[in-house]
Amino acid sequence: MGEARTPGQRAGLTRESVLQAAHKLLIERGLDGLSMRGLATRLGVAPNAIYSHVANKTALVDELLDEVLAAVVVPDPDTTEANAGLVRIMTSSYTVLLDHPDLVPLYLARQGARGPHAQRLGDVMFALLAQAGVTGPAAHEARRVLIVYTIGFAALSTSAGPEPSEDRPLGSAELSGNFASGLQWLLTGILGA
Amino acid sequence: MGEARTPGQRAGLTRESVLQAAHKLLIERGLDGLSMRGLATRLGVAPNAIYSHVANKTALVDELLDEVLAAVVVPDPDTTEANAGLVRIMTSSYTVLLDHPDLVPLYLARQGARGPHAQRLGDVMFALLAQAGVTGPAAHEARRVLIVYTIGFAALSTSAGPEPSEDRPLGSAELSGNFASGLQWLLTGILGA
DNA sequence: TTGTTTATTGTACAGCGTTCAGCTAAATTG
DNA sequence: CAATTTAGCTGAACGCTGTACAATAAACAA
Repeated sequence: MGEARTPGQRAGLTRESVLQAAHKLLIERGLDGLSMRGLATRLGVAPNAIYSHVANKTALVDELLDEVLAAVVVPDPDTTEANAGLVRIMTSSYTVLLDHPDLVPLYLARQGARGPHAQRLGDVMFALLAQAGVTGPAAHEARRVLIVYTIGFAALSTSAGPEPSEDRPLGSAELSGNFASGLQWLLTGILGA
Repeated sequence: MGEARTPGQRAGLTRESVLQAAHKLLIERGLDGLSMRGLATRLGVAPNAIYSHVANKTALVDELLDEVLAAVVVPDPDTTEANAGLVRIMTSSYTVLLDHPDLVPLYLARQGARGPHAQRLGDVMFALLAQAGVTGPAAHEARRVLIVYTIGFAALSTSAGPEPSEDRPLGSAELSGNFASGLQWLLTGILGA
């Protein structure tokens, strides 16, 4: 650990290494544990060094949010039937979101990430809807509803629910079932019975 | 303004006056503008004086969240038909949430507030569902879905949507329509066609 | 009146995100 | 290859945050 750097010497950071370290830190310490200073320490670097690779903390988190969405499994809209495809994509999104509980409130606060991966998901959803004959404003409406529902449900699932003692802690299997039910109701309404 | 207080002298704060000032500050300055120090300044008091009336900032915000829900109009479950009643209560909730955009992400992060007003809403929803024959686990499931959908949609509505340039900024009337559509789909699924 | 509880202040701590100036290694240019 | 520019990094600092601790004075109880 005797690697004391003096001004001018480089640490070899990349945008990628910064994002990756931030991702790990987020998983280990949660959102509250993700500070620029903590990240800098983790990287063995002065706090402000990060600003050479990322504009600010907000931008960093934004990219993190989009990066997580890379794990969502996206069906091919040409070979998949609309209802089934949408169930798959939303369920996969839901699962991925559950893997990152601390991020979920952020998705909602920023309303769903804006990066390339989010774009990809949106495009596929759009294609699936079009395949089922849902286009134009109705498609936008439907997509919005599905996204909100999915993120929202993930938010509700990522901690003790609002009922403190009313019934048992409510296992994750049960929540997944709830999610699937509501999702199917929505899809039935969107695609027509 | 020459009212300099020395240690021991009282400012006459109450829990209510603190909460009320916090509420006003929140409306005027948004969530970022609501700091313990700013609130103290507003109250003409040292920052730590607030801690005599509220445990900490988290507790303060929690009570604020619940207080806002007091404005939700709740129909009488005995004289209101289930579908109509649920539409009314969810729409009113949605409207109230839209009046407090900065709070909405917090509702999601904390998953819907836990205070007495939230309890009241939950009870009425439960009664309406029961009236339509939805009871037991199905009722919990339905209520959860409706709450998530409503808060989630409010989150989506309280700022520029995820589509940057794709179409026009999407007016609030349009969003309300979207909300109503999705809500009706959910209710149809919940209550049966 | 005396004693106890409680609201308030002053002070302080540890942490945060971020900016600025300086240094120097690396990249670019001639 | 040498000169010059660019860019990654450090050190220091600013202003902000929530909150704990000890001292003080007002309110209340006996």
